[in-house]
This record gives sequence, C-alpha cells and structure tokens, in this order.
Amino acid sequence: MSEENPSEIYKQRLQKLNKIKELGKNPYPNNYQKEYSTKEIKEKYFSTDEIEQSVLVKTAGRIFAKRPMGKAGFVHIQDEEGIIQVYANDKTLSSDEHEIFLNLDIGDIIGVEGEPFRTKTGEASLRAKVIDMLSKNISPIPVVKEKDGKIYDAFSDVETRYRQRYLDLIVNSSVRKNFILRSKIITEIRNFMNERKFLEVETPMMQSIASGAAAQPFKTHHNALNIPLYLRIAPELFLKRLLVGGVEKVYELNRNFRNEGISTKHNPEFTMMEVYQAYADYKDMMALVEDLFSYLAQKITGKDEVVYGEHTISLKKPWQQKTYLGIIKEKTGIDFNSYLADENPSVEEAKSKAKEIGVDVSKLNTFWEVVDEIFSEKVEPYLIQPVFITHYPKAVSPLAKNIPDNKHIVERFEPYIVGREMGNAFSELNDPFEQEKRFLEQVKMKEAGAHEIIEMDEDYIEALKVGMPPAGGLGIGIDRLVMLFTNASSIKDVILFPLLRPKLEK
RNA sequence: GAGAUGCUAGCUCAGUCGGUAGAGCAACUGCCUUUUAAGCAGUGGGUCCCGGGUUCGAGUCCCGGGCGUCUCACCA
Repeated sequence: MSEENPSEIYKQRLQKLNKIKELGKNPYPNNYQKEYSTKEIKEKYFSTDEIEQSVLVKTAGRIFAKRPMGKAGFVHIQDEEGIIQVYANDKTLSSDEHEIFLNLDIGDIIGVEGEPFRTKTGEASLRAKVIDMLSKNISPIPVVKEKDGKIYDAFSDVETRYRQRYLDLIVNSSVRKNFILRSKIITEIRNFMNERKFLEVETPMMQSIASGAAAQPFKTHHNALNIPLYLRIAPELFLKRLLVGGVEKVYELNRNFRNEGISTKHNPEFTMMEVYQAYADYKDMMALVEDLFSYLAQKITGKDEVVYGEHTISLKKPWQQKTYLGIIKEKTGIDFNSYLADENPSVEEAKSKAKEIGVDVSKLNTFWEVVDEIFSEKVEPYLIQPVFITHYPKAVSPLAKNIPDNKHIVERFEPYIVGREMGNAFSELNDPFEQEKRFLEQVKMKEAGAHEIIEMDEDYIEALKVGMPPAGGLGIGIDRLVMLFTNASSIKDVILFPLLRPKLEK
C-alpha cells in the first residue's frame, strides 16, 4: 500500500502507532532480551501437570490470532519454533500496557513477560505482566484460521507468496518447515562429504570462458580489466584443475547460473554440488551417490525411503543399473546397439524407428539427438524408483572417458528418481589430446548451428598436459534433491526468492 | 518461445442476460474478564490488473498490453 493512497486499514494503523508514541512508548525499540522461545517455555514449564505459577518468563513473537473479551483477551504469538497463548486483563497489566494490549493487531511483534498457567481447556498460556511493542504492524498480514487441522482462507496466491515470501513464511508453516529442512539437508550433505575427507572449495563464479557444461551463460563486464566475464554455468573445469594441483578429494556446493528458461524444474540460478575424486572412476561415484542418498534419507526421514507425491521411493542401496541403450530397448523394443558398428550411424534409420513408436523427431538432425528424444519421451517418465542410467553416448559427453575399446559410449551415468535427472557423473577425461579433439568437435557443432555446446578452454588443456590423475566426477542438482525430500512439485518451493519478472510501478 | 488459463476489498472468493459492487474472514464502534475458526449487534472499506473500442450504459463484450500459473519446447 502506497503512502500516497493509503487504505483505511493503513490509516488506522498509523493512528495506533501514534497512540503508542503518545503513551511514551517506542513502537520500534532497539532491542529486546528474549529469554525463551515458545517451544522452550512449553518444554520447561508445561511438560508436567504441576505448573510453577510464580515465575516470570520472557518471550517474544508475532501475533497471528487474537480473541478479545471485554477488558480481558487472548492473543497467540508465533516465533520461529512454535506458538504460545498469552492472556491479559486490566489487573495483570499496567493501564498503559493494558491500553496497548486491547489495541494489538494481528501482525504486531510483541515481547511478553508472564506467568505460565493452563486455561480451563488445558492450553499452555502465559498470564502477561508486562507487554512491550517490539514492532508495530502497519501493512496487515493475511489471516489464516484453522480448526481440526482444516485451514480456512489459506494464503494461497502463488505470485504474492513468491513476491512477498516473508508473508508466506509468516503465515504458511509448511513453507517455513521446508526451508528449514533445505538448510538441514545441505548441512548433512556437507557433513557426509567432510566425513569422507573431501575438501570443500570455492572456485570462480565469474569466468572469462563459461565452459564445463552446455548452456547459455549470463554475460557481464569487468571495468578495470576491460574484459567480458560470464557467470559460471559449472565449476567443473576449475575443480579438475585442483585435481591437477594435487587435491585428491574435492567438492563445491554453490550456485550456478544459466541464462535459460524458467519452469517448475528450472531457476536461472540454482544450487549444484560437484565432486571430484582422484584414483577413482564413475563406479566409485555411483557408490557415493547411493551412500549419500541413503544417508540423507536416514537423517531426514529416519528411514531409507521418502514419499514423493503418490510414490514411496526406496533409497536403499544398491540401486538398479540400466544402460542407456539397454533401457531404450527394454521400453521401446528398438535396439540402437545394432547401428553402432558404423562410424556414423544413420540418422534416417533412427528417425524411421522413432516414427514407428510415435515420437516426433522431425526437427532433429543427428543420430544421437533422435535417440535422446526417444529416451526423454519413452523412458525418462517411467524412471520412478532410483536407477542409474549408464553408458551414455560420447557425442553428448565431451568431458567423459570412453569405455575401453568402444568409440561411441563413455563411462558415465545419471541417477534418475521420480522421472527426474538428479545428477550426472563420469570417469573424467584426462588425456589432453583427446580432450582437445573433443572441444574442437564441439566448436564444429557450434559452427554447424548447435547453440549450446561446451566451450573450448585452452588453459584447461594446458593444465591436463601437466597431468591429471584418473578421476571420477559427479554433479548433483541440490534444488531437485531438496524437492524430493520436501515433496515439492515446483523448484520455486525450495528456493526462497525465485526469479520473477519485476512488477513495474505505474 | 507456443498453447491453455487466471487477475474483483488486507486475505479467500462470488458476481446470472451488459444496468452502476457482494459474502466470509480481517478492520472500525458498542457489549462481553478463561477464549481458541470466541460470540452478539452495528459501521466503514473498491483504480473490478492497465490502455483503447463497441454501447445510452462495460467487472461482464471486442482489440492491444502487463503479470502469474499450468502444459509443451530448452535445460540441471
């Protein structure tokens, strides 16, 4: 609400604000020494039938419900961990504070000193002796009511919820819980990695070449050096430089930026963990993924499974393993392995096979694009329980090592859960000459019109020439992992402030 | 980027055939000193997303725009 065109409620709140000031109180005091959270009060004073009545406990929180009755009344205050009821009347409070108490609004933040007691109905409450206004609410918050677990007038407008996430957090307790859980998951991931002696590092987010993945970068400019810079699309090539530098177990858990579409599964900035381990390969990464997910399940749900939508997902290891071409054959009957004797398998034959099973590939130009389209259409949606899809085509994996004696297939896997790719891992290519050749192939594909390829990075080739130990590497999309554990259907529900187009003021 | 769909009071939503704006909660006033979706009585509150058009008259019909959501496409 603008100050030029105030609503009725806005004007009333300003009047209340002035009234508090007239009583000689500061409606926005500098500090308040909160002694207990509402949860601690309940644990300390209400866990037994006998309640110490004579003590004064001091807490603070935001009012989200009030029930005045003549000169007395109840308010419910909420803090980060819970709620507690506060009772007051004209005898428990000084006359000034009683005046303030009667005029409290839903949304006000108050401090309370009061005696613990139970009401007739048994609810844990505080009989207020002192009330302090800590922050006067001016713009009203949505009022959500609840009875018998049923929620009335839920604050549900998604746009407002995302744009004013603070309201969402105040009013929707499940939102608050999910973001606390996100933090816990990330802490547990770090615990897991650190315990296994992986070193957490921070590599550049601003890079002069945006490589390491095939995606459109955000572009910016450094004034003093007068050079273009890109927000990283992946930390991969820097982390592998660390392998060259003798760091044997390393990870980075932080933001990547991709200048691409926004959807329920994509936000332009998203969180990724990349892991590299020297003297290991993709199979070691597979074991790491299994261990990590079942560790998280134990820590978060206490079981080795998690409920997502209508599915109960068992994260118990070992997970299933299926080869990329194998599972395509399983689901569609098409055996693309039989085409691989050729150096250049026929696009036309792949296309006619795709048409037979009703997959539209009219816009695609290469054999592997056609195969991948079939995979996305006919395989991906059915990968509900955890499965490792292995043996990816080299054509789409320019940083991965070939399977020995196979020119088309690399040592790579992607873990899938609930039809979603949860990560990507491979045996890291450490042959500088082969890597250079692969980069050049990418450059050729770009010249041929591919708009997303992995950029050549000559300095990285130079690093490989110093020698990188054989290594396994892994990337895990943290937002999607959190979605799994919080049963969220949109990535916006696990990112506090998802990107929205700014709303212009008139 | 394409298609579908939505935008009305602080929140959740009605609004018929085009006739000048409604409910519940919230707010305000009065009553009410253990309530809990508190209750009872009364009152106020609107840029109907924005801009055009048609019409005597538009929340409603038409055109353009904005923002969101869903699905698809790209991607993790």
